[in-house]
Amino acid sequence: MVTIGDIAKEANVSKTTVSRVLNNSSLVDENTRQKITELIEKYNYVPSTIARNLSKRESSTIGVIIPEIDNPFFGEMLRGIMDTMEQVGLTVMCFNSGDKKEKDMKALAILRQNGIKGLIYTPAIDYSGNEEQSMLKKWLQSLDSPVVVVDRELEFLQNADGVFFDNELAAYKATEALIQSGHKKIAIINAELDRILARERQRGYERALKEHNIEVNDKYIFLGDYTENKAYQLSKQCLNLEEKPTAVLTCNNNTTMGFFRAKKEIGIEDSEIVCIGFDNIKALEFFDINFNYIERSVYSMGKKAADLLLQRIKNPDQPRIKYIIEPKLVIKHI
Amino acid sequence: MVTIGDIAKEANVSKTTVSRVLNNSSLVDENTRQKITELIEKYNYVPSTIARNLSKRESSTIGVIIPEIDNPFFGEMLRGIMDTMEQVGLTVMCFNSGDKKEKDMKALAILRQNGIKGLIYTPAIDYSGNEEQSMLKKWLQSLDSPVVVVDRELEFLQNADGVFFDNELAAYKATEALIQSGHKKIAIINAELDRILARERQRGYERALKEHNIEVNDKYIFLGDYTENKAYQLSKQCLNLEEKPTAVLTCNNNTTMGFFRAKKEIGIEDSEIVCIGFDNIKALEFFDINFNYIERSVYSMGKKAADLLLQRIKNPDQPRIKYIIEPKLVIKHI
DNA sequence: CTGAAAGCGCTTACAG
DNA sequence: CTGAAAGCGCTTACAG
Repeated sequence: MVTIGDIAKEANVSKTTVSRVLNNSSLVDENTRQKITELIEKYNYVPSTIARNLSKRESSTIGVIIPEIDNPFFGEMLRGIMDTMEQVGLTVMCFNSGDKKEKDMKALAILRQNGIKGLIYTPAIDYSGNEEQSMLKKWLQSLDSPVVVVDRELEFLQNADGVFFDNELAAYKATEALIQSGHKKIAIINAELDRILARERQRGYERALKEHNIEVNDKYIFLGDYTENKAYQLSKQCLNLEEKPTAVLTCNNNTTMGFFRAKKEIGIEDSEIVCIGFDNIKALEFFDINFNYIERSVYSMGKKAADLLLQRIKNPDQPRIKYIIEPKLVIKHI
Repeated sequence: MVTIGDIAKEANVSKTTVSRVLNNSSLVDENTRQKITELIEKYNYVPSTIARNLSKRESSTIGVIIPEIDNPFFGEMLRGIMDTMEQVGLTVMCFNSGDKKEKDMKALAILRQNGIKGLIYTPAIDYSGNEEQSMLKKWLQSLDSPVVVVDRELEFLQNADGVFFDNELAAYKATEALIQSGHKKIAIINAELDRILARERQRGYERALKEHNIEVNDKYIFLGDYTENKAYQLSKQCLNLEEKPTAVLTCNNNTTMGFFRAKKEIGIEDSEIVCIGFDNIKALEFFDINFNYIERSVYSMGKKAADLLLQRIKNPDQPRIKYIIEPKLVIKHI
């Protein structure tokens, strides 16, 4: 491996001078610059980012922790992040937590040791306990670099920038649309309400019902954990009710899948029940399937998160920014 | 930020000694170890991986370049990679090429500057030109670390380890299954044959036809580029043929989507035409849709690729390993 | 058991 | 315009 020293020696100059041409300093003689450039070409030399960063006390990598790398939702988000990071020459160190908080912590530890410039973070789901919360907080602080939280808000972390979705409004709009087209028995398959996400969605659902004088009926409320399996079980319960709902709100894409799985298994006709889901499931577009959804550009969420992080890095003292994405309803069969 | 020097000073020992306890060296007095450990705790000190790596002339990160981060296919692969890398304490620097070879090159350049320990690489699709090929080869070599190629073989790169899929066999089996259930007019929606992937799949398809004495009919062969859009256009042509095929082989998941889009748009009944696709599309499982697929565990492909890379790093001189994943047919409606 | 010194591959005042 | 020297935060012979 050829280093700056090798080039310097061969060119009969100091490392300082080579460093200058590497960094496009103007104060180097045109002839020596020429000579050095040629040698760099000749040996196909590139400076070590590691060494440079260490010397400059800088970092050129940002960390990303997401819960499900193989969920296209997060894939798109990641694409948004990568696209903007690439533009500014930053490199992405990526971790998949699998929704396990232990993995979150582990990733945080490694990221810290790598001295990242900043973090984009979608937390694992289970930070309900006080102890875990303060632990996470401690880890995040010890990172000593800015973090922007995406999609899943942490109520005990009110000092970080964030990009979130207007879950309350989304659930409200969806429920309202169902009501307006005549539905009264509307179920919701959500997650346990210790998560902000779930709470907000629940709130929107209930508010819409109340405002239209429809009783909020516990038997139509199903709280799982946003996994397909749990949603499948709950959906079976839901679809086996004496008095079946005529519509259902599925609160994330895994939940939607679980719902459809149950529906197929029980053998319920597609026309019998209307579904509105959080987030589109692309493959379903190409079929006449009774599926409506709440749309949001996850790609933009990723981009926005990256932008926020860059802003924060540039200007550490700016007031906290919380960016809220607006929902859009896509209604096809209702 | 607290460094090894700070700890050393506070403990009245040398950096060497601190380094020793950091690295669990046995030759340090129990008392001083105790003292140092306490200080490390107290200051919540962690050593800088960057500095350590520079000093040891090592690297703890591997690079990954994939073409479509938001395609669940690659998401799963990435999960496989990350899972095993995490176990061995390696960190993943990830790039999304968007199937653009310029981005491949750019990523390669950055990876090189970061002195990665190894690379797992699924090339962008368009390395057909000689010039591009030798350029890529040069870049890969200048990386000066092992690379394992995944899913898309590069014929001009026969010295790298790889994890591939038995595309020929998969297409053969699928076509054969169709023939055996009575189909004779079988279309294929593939990609241009300058790609190995496409060529292999084409070969399997044609071989099955020939072995069963069915004419290979050009009008049933459609070569696109594995994007949904192109596949959609080709599918329209296909489905508008005078003499429609009764079955079709769609050669990747995007292609399958394009096919179904066209089918819906033209208004062809689900029962009119049988489809076998490369790779499952999960959401379709939950509906009675006329879809069969060729299954492979992409997660395992990722894991396998990671394993190969680790092996190669440990033992640079072992003979080249090429691992071939076997296809499995999942037939539901045929 | 411990430490001084040199080194990893860079950059950056500082002096000339 | 150029370079010697010190430094970034670590590790590693080497000597004691």
